[in-house]
Amino acid sequence: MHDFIKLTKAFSDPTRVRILGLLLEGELCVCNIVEVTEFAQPTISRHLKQCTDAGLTFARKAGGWTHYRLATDSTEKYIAEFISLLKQAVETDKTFLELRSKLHALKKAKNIF
Amino acid sequence: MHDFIKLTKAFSDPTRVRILGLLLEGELCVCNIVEVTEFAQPTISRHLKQCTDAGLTFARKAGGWTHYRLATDSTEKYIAEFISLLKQAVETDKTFLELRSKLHALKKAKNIF
DNA sequence: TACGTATTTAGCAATATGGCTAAATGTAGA
DNA sequence: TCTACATTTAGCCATATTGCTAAATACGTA
Repeated sequence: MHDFIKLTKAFSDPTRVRILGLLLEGELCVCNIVEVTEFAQPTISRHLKQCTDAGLTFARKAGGWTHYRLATDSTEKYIAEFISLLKQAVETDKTFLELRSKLHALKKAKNIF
Repeated sequence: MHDFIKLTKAFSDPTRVRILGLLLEGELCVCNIVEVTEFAQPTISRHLKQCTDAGLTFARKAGGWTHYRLATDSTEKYIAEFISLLKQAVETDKTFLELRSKLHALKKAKNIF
């Protein structure tokens, strides 16, 4: 039950759902998410910590940067189902689609992904 | 997004998940859930309202009683998937299993289900 | 070592949540 | 109508959540 509640709580805030949606596009560093969403860095950091605690994301430190990726390959209970629901939820969210466009533009501009 | 968040919020509290789990056994009136869970009636009532607002339950008024049932036949987005997750979540929750036993005993004692 | 950049941790304020009791509402029956 | 019972609504309180800024931490480089 506790694991399930951690997941539903992780998904019970639109900002977090949108962050997770961006990670559907592949691994991102915190700074990318900050740039796209325009939330303060500590805010994003805390959301990502909660997602990681719930088993939804993995962090990879590389020098000063931390890269986060979705736990798409996780075999933990519920995770695959929730990621499938995530895809459906973001695809119809206008705010998310704008953020994703912004991310694509950023990727193109920086040319480093 | 809003509908999705309403669902994840509905599932983000263990008391509500357990109430929804009891409704997997079939339609129940508020007083049954109160008796089994030992929460105050207004507390249960409010949880059920939230579930109904999220499209997870339906209310049927019959005289003084209100019977709630899970929206197992709903074709609304996400609902079937969430009910499937609900089943998994409650099956391994000790507290829920105790409540369900209590419900079964109650049904047998009252002999009216 | 010292500095710059990225991230996390700590702590604050506004709001949301989940429990309760008391009061209001709705229905059935004397 | 009055009473009894089931439920909902309103309002209170303690705690959790989510945004922020400031401070602390971690890493690479001059």
